[in-house]
Amino acid sequence: MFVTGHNAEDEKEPAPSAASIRDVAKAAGVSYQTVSRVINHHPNVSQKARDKVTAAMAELGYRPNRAARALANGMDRAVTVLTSNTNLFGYAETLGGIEVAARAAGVHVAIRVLPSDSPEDIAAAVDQVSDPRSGAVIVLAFDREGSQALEALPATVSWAGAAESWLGRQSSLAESPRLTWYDDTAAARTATEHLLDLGHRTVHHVAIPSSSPVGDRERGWKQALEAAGAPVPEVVQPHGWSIAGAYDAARELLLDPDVTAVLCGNDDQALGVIRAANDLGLKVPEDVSVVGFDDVPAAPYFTPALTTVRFDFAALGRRAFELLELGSGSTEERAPLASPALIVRESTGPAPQGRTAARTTPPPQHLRAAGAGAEPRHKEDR
Amino acid sequence: MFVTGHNAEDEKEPAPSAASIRDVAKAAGVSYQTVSRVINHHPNVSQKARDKVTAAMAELGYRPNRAARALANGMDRAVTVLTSNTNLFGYAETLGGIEVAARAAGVHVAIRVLPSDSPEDIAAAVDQVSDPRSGAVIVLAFDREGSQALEALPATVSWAGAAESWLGRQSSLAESPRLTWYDDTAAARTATEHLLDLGHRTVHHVAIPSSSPVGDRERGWKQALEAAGAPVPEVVQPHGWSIAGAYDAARELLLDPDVTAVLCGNDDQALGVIRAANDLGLKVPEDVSVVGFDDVPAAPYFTPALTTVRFDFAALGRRAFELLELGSGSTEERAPLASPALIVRESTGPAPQGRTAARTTPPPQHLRAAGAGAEPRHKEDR
DNA sequence: ATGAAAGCGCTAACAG
DNA sequence: CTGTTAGCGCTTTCAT
Repeated sequence: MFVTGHNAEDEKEPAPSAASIRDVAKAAGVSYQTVSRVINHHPNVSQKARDKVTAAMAELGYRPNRAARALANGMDRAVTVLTSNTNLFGYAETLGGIEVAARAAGVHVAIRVLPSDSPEDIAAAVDQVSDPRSGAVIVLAFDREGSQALEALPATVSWAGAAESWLGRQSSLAESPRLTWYDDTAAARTATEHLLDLGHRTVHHVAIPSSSPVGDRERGWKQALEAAGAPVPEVVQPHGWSIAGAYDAARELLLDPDVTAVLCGNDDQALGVIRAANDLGLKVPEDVSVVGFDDVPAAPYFTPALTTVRFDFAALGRRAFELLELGSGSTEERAPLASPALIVRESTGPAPQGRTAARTTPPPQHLRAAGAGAEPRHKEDR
Repeated sequence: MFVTGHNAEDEKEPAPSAASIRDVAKAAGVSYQTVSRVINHHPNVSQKARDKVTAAMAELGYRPNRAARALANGMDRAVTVLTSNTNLFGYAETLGGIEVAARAAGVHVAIRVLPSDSPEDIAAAVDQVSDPRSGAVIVLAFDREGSQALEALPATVSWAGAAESWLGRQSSLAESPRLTWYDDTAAARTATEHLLDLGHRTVHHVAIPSSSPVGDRERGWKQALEAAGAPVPEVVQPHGWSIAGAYDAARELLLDPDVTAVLCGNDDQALGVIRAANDLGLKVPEDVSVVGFDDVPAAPYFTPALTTVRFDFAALGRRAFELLELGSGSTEERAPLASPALIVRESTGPAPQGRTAARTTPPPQHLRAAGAGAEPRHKEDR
């Protein structure tokens, strides 16, 4: 189990300097082009030659030089993921899915983050990945950064994207089957209907950032409300993804006794809303029902356990990779993505007869002063 | 805001096929070596030539070919991050820190995940990144997968690592200043002392996976207990990182009325323990105090808000990158890493006089059947 | 200060 | 089936 000391024997030689295709050829007693053929699985190589080459490669510890290969091919077998974020659940999970698929296909994966949606930052990132010779790119277009990068990508690079559904439906993009997405609108509709079915007069909505002025989840929520003839309250739009934003907004929102059901843009926000309810002396779900999106691993362990919509982001990532068609040529059958599923747990319940009035006590100490523990480390706003 | 349609004009030309150094040279009226010199910031170029070249590059949209460069240099300016995980907070955050530092230094970042700690998987991953020509590697050695990969890395590759502290203190590795870590042992000691100071007779420990048989956090916990003359209970070691594991283990553990304080290996586990306490009719912190590690963004919004130890993983990632010394040559001053800090919130309190007895009601429906919502999507065990 | 020439390791036409 | 001959785009001597 303990580290032994980094193969000190390796350091004796004057520098073995990596065996090349010619070294292998010499050792195998063939020309180096034959070695190349073996490496590239060309059909026209005798079994005997192939065996000799394989043996020589193993003996010399031959390792193809990616750079030389990319240079000669005019193309590297690599994909770089363009994303504004590496931490948020959906992003990290999608990245993980891409990596799994790429690894299986023998494709290298790189990552480039979009630090902001400023034109300069977008341009710099797009410029960096715009060289078709250095591989394909997958952009995570769940937000403004991503969709703007997508927009700015030159037509010369091979790309694919995981996006919000509105983007996928854009005519200009819909023509090329390079975008995957989940139907956020339908998912939000389902979640809203669940709340309405529970007898809530209407549902309020706390939104996450979106790549468009009106997010898909917001759209679905509104559709469900209108279909049911329920009033459509104003959307609560905290700045950014931070839980603090949702918490603060909810402390305002929940003062209104008419608010008995809140659909949140994601599970993090839902947590903030639940906590805000607690701090105002409101019980979830007795006084107010809360729904999230994503189904993060922690959701079943919240108090109360969160009712939420599950998305399989890893599958989304895998699909995005498939769209690149970097596979071994064969157009494999693509299993359809499973639809998002509403997972009903404890945070939603029947509409209260008369909702408890909110206690307007101040937030707990640890959430009060900025920097006193309210996630000062994290970039919260954009 | 809406996508306009992928620069259709770009597609008119028969294929501009990327300007090369020679095209630039021709346009600028110089030899192509001069262009190379400009690109590489060589001193011996007249200002006039430099200007012409710069202009030509801009006009032609010149973009250096990374592969050609890597081939000629025998080395790519890239770093690949070797990690078992992309989702867990500490990992994702460290990755983010590395990306930031690498981007600032103009270094590409790739990622390779270690799907398991099986010898084959470790070997395959190490083999993939072992070519010094394709850049440096940073391994996230917070667990067995990572530390084993570190161990298997050939001495020929340029590497650095973010690790647990025991690894950093290994003599064989300590000689080379390529490892960063936080003092997990001291942090755990502090957290345990906090609990002891609150009057708890002893502290129980639920552990996360570690890269060594005895994790650093476990070690620190034990040290604090022994220093205080408190009994050292058996460590609870659920399999893997899953919250479910911690939850299940805690439902067992908390049956014992002597358990009044639990130090958890990370915040996720702490959430599971809190939920288990709830489900057993125990109040946190009145009946049992709970401490986590990491300070995830959600921690302040748990109910109760979590007392935990904050680590700046992004800084750890940045530091790991610095250790590669890929910077512009100058050995910049390295700011010391801030020490982990205990953040006291609501989940810890004075030891109870007599602890409530646990109600042995069954777990809530949504946590009962596997696949019924208890994070069936995620690889929980290893 | 600048140009000419060689070669990094590999693939891809070509010949045989 | 296998070997020969050219480059891919760039950096690095070496001249000038």
